[in-house]
Amino acid sequence: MHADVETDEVYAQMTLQPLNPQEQNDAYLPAEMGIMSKQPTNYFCKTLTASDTSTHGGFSVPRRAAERVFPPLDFTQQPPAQELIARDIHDVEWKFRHIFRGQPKRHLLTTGWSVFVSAKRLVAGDSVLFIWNEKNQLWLGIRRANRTQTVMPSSVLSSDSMHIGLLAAAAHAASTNSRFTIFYNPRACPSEFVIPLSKYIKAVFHTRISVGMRFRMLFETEESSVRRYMGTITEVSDADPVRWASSYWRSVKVGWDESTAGERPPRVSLWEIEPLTTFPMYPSLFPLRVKHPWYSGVAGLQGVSV
Amino acid sequence: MHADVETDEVYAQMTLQPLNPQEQNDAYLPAEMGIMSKQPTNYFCKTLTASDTSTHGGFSVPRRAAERVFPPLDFTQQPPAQELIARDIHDVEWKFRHIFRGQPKRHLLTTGWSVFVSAKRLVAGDSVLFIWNEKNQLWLGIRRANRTQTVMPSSVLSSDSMHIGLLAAAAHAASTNSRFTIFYNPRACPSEFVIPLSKYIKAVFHTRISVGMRFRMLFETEESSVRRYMGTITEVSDADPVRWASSYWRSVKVGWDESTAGERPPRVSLWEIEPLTTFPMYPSLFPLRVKHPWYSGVAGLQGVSV
DNA sequence: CGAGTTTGTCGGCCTTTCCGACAAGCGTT
DNA sequence: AACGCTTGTCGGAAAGGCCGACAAACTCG
Repeated sequence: MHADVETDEVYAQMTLQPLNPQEQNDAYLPAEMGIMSKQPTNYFCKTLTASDTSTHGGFSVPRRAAERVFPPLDFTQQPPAQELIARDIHDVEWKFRHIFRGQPKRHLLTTGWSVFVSAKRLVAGDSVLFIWNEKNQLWLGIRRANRTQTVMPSSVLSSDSMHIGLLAAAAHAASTNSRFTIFYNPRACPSEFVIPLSKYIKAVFHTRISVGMRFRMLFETEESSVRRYMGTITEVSDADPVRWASSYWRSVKVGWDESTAGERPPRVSLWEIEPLTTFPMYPSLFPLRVKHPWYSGVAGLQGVSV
Repeated sequence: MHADVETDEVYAQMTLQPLNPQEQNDAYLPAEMGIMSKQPTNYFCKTLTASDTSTHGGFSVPRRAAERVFPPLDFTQQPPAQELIARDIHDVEWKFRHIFRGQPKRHLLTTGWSVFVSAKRLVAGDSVLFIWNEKNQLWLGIRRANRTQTVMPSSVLSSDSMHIGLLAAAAHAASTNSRFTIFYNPRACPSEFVIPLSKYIKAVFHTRISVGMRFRMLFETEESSVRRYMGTITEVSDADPVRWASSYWRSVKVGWDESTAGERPPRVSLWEIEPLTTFPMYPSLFPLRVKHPWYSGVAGLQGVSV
């Protein structure tokens, strides 16, 4: 993957290939499709343990991986340590203290690690990928584990896992066994392609949109918190009248209130916005009972790919 | 002050007015030149206490200031809290948890505050300024207290305090009784306009500059450390031959050595550079005795405005 | 299957940070 | 002077985070 991806080329090259359980347990990704005796020197991947993601400690770096991939430590220091700088897919810089200590000796990332874990909201089972790009910069990607289907409440999903899916793919290493097959171009549309069915239904049938309507929308900030931005709908049209003639999908163009709007997309998805209507959203015209037949009818599905 | 200051307009509008001791003790700056019954709603300033700067706790926000300036809290929450985002003069974003709690209730900035304090190296006695600009963004400035004259070694003065001096001035609020009267436009020239007289004299009379000469210059980095960059003088001319015909001020254009030069100005001040000359700077042609008549003659002045 | 290596988890300990208690300081009556 | 309101500082408690100890898990012969 070339760092200045601006076109759709990567989109066309993407291939997502499920791994079998044994492959999935292998922490090291094959450098080429199978044929490779030595481990590659330019990246490693590790699935995070409970200790790695706990606030109690740092990140335990697999020894061979650290020695292959990280810059060599100065062993005249006691203990040997250095600062690692890595950048994520958003070109945000992360700094880690890399130290070699303990009895027996082991490589650890300490200071800076917990900030990264909490910012990315990583949990045990997720993976991190350290990889050198052709510009000799250390990149840092994440891949979230298949979340157990316990609860995925109406929280904001992260698009990061998809971003890194792309990165790993370009490194000939992308793989996922998640239940949703995705097809994703983060530059073209940062919105999630996979949403809970209930959210979709609520948006399509309970949100009456029109030009001029005011709304709010949640955004993840870099710091993992969530912010609301307000805006006005400026245009509503069919996304693709030819191929999706009967689709409920509408192309919704909006204007953002604040001057920092450049960071936010000119189009949004219907299910992402929260209308700020002063009238009570047609309570009688659209009684709640319309909701339940739908839910029971498609109860087997828990998500819908749009 | 308009945030998109690119011209010299602000330079012309600036008026710095010393405050008497009583006014200085007043934490709130007058909004207009004296005539103003209500406090302005768009900014406040506070001198930091020992508790504010200790690692033990957060920042205690003066109640009236918080209620005037900060976005209103949602008092249905218990306790009421929100995230505040402010940007400093470098457009760096700082996030704070703003909470209203305790018995008696008070406004506090907790999470994020200590990071800010340590990043800016604030100590008790320094001031912070929260101010809304016309783009509806919250800005955050600092003004360092006059350090007790213990030691101000040959270190680089902080430009932050001057930046914020300008900001406050443009908000009709700048005031200082510091020993240097300043006259400052940070965009046109990020160099300090106020320098110790001795530094000025040394630069003008003891530094012989010429095109092609190599030099070093100190810069503050974001991380509070100081770095030396090297460069070459590419052009020397009178700053303004018409209005300052007899001035010793020279416009010195330079080229920087490293590829990160874009971050550094194309012009420098004579007194900021450190020539790398191999010959001993005309020691006999400009004997030191010329220095003392100057000093005694202007002994009442402790600084010089250029 | 046994010895050596690697690494996940833990207790100990110190620092950071959040919290309300308390009282000093200040303005108003 | 007394009162009420504001806010600076403190002790306590919880959380964060660095450390080596220990042992489970893994590797290799």
